[in-house]
Amino acid sequence: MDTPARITDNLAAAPLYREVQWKITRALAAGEWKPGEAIPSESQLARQFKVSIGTIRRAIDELVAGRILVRQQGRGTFVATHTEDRTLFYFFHVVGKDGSREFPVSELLGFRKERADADDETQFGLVRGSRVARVRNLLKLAGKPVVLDDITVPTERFSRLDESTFRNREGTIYGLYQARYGVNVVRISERLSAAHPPADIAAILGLRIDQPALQIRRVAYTYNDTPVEYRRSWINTSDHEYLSDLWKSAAR
Amino acid sequence: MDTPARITDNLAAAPLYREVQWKITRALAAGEWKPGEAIPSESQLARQFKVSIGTIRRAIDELVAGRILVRQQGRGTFVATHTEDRTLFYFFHVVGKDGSREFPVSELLGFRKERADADDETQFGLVRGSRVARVRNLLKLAGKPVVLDDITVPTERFSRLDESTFRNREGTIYGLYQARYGVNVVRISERLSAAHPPADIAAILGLRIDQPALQIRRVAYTYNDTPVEYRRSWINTSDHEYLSDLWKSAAR
DNA sequence: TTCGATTTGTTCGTATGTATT
DNA sequence: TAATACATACGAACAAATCGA
Repeated sequence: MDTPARITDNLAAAPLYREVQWKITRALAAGEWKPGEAIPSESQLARQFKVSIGTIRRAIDELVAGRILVRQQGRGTFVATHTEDRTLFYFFHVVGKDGSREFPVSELLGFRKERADADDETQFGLVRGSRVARVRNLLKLAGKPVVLDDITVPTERFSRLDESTFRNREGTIYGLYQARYGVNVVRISERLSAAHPPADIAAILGLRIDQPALQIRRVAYTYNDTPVEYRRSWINTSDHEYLSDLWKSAAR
Repeated sequence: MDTPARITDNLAAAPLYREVQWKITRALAAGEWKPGEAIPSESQLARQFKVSIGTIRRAIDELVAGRILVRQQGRGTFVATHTEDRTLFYFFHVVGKDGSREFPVSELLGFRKERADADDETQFGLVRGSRVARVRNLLKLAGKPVVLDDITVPTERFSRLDESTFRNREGTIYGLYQARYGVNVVRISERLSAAHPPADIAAILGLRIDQPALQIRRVAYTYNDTPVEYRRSWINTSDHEYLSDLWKSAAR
């Protein structure tokens, strides 16, 4: 086992539709088709890749399920964007205790560039000393502060990222990444715990020092499971909750 | 618009594969095919429903994606069970802060039957005064108490549910529901918040009274989104976290 | 408004490959 | 080995939505 022949076997063993899927994903990662744009039609892709249209559809199916692409009958297939309302709540899980879903209002509280420290290394696996940008962002719901995000992004992917870009953006942060830097967040992984936040954060969220908050460590990924953003959030759960719904879709 | 004809249209407009999917789900809910058993082969179903085998596969696809059915090449398609290790972590989201996944050890702390109270009504929509069973269950990881579950189930679905059945079960609670009462949990919805647990619970979890815990309200559903269990959990997040991963599957 | 071209959605059928028993 | 079952791939035909002439 573990002979070169075997490795070749494994690669060759992948079904055709997965090869096609891989090619499409690679084109997306390369920015060949940009968010909001239509990718070539199924029949065009079929000709281009020299496979049947059914194989193309099979390849696209999973990308649609993963919310990377969006199909529209009669129009085409489009690269998903973060500007649509319905995709927003795929990454934003805070709801009112009465079940209400509300659009958060964002407020930039801080921005600076520095070097990755030991904490970044242990928590997120960043290389110590590499350049990062730190963003502190507050989300308000119904006028009240509910979520405080401390965001860390490696600057190599986000060239010339600065405070005014962040402050003057329209739409969500992931929408900014997407429109301005071509970085498309397609998946997140979050780890939640209960803790007492630092005093400054408690003050921002309007929490007494004896009140706990929900702490979240998030890693956001783009295509091919490449991490692009690290985030530590504190949520005031006096009037709100974190919704983990597995899962809304499909008929069951 | 909005004529009766239009309504009929909408019902008739459902594609064939969705009708088939609905029939399969109905058969599952009726207990026609039981967890662990194989459902009829695709060719048999195709003959039975008088549709092509491709339509059958399309119908089953979504049920497999929803973890209601499991396909095995060369063997058949089976009704998912809660006895398999890999399905366990689909409903159990507590992991070590070092990322370790561990099998919890269960300990029954309390069992009683009573009437649904006002809290059940507001939190879960149960009819006040209906019969319910209350179960208090502790989960230990690495020998230490980490999760305390207060479980409420309406007894109508679980006839002759008693303490010894619960205590002497093998495997998970959902495995018990499935094997003994024919109730197959296929989906859960959870709402998380940070709070100070009641003193008795803090004591069980080994928390000082000034230490917060993660509170979870869970509703578990069987086929057709029918709720079957209500649960309030407290998690000691000193050494563990709640993992929300959207999501592992698919190539991306 | 109508019509036709384009694109995705549904359904069918066939052939072949691969895993299991 | 043979039979069975799911997996992959191809193609055809028609339906439904969209868009512009």
